[in-house]
Amino acid sequence: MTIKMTFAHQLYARCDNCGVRQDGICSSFSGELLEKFSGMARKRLVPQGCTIFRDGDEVTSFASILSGVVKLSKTTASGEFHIITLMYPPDFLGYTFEDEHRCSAAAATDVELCTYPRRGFFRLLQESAELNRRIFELTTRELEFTREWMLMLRCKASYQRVAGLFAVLAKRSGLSGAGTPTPNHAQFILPLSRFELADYLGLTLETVSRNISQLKRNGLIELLTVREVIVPDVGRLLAEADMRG
Amino acid sequence: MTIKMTFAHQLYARCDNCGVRQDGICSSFSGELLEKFSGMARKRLVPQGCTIFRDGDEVTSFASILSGVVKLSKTTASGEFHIITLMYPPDFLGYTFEDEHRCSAAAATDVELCTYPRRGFFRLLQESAELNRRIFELTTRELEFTREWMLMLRCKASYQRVAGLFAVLAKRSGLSGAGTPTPNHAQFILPLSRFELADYLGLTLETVSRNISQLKRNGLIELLTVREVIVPDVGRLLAEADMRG
DNA sequence: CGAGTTCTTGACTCGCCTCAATTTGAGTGG
DNA sequence: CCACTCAAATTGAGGCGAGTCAAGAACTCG
Repeated sequence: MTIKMTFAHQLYARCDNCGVRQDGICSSFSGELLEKFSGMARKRLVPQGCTIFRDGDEVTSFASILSGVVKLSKTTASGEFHIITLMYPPDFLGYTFEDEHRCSAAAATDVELCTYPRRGFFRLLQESAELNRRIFELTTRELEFTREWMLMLRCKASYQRVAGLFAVLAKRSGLSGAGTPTPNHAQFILPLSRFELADYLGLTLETVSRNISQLKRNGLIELLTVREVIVPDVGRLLAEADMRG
Repeated sequence: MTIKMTFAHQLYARCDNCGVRQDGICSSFSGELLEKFSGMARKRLVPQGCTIFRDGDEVTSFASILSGVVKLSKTTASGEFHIITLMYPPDFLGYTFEDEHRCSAAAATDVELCTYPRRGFFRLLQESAELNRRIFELTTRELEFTREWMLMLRCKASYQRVAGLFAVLAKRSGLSGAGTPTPNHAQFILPLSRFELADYLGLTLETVSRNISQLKRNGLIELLTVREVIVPDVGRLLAEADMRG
């Protein structure tokens, strides 16, 4: 795997028509606080495949994801690279109490970030209890999600894992809104290759491929291309994976 | 599995000679804050096997673990009970933004808790940025740990998983101090049955048992009884599991 | 000491991994 | 536009490790 260097456009952030303004960490801000916040925030575009930060890098900034998908990964003791989790808007990127990042982040699709310099962010953190609460809440949610995923890896067979992952991806990539065939219809681009899917699921590339074919045969998914997926009924897919919504 | 009801002694907490005073959430407290804190804290003894709280219970209090081991568990969509994690002193128990607990907690050994009523704790949380920080830090650490565990479940074969778990348990249960055969020597009581070990590792009871026997044959562990373990060299055990310290 | 539970060990089966051969698709140059 | 190349994905054949089923041993408790 070739590692492309980060290429970033930097723009001033405009909070008023920001996509994550509803439920990002800044959702509760207003007045002076929002002013300060947007003053230090910078928009950054990261093309697909580019690294955002690496395990061990000094922490210089944090970021909210505005659009796109970010993959977090880590190198194990035995030297293998593994995906830890996928992050979607309005997730918060890179928070740590350490001076160095504890995992790597890369753009799985083209990504828009809203970045905040470390010092300024910490200063605001001291001023705003609400910001504290929000970021803590996101962390708690991430912990919940990781635990669920861990349970799934422990129990489920390969077919159910693949079905479960596709269902989760469908939901997070956004169910198609109104005016679609059925309310449970979804269509999305896979942010990961077969190899990465396999890694994330604790399976091999071949097993993943076989199970995708099986899902196709069972009419639970359709592939437009190898990366473009249609899920006619996300609920049915979840049921196939023995998962709750 | 029979569920025993909670049986609790309640005592006033004495912070001055508390075992987790060094690194618990209260570690930075002093003066008035410590006063307030210890005023609302109550010590509670929970015998082995007793439930501390259950998934779905209303959150009425939080707690620090003073001694013993607590197991957190969760019921999946398919109705199976699974262990999420083990918690040791000075871990913090039950924190959530919801009104209901999101998992169950039970005493894996006899447990001493330092409990705080929900309201009072939240009030203090608003007064003390440091308390906020500490509890957040513990949550972050828990997330890190869960991610590591997830990676391990994805990659390792059964033998390595068992070795890894024993190494972790040895470390957390405390390496024997000075005056022991070797600095890496550890001895501890397994807080889980074979069935629970298997669940936690995503294996079957039989596979766990076989691998424990194998570890014995390889001289990496000794069993005094089925639950009492001696690890002559924790480092060697970690190496066997391909894990870093 | 016996009854029940927990743990260990063995024999067999099955699902996932491994290795290998195609097939598909994207990018490039003639 | 098509032929070519290379990477990614699919499909197949076979082996092995962990699960399943079952019997026996060890520990717990009355």
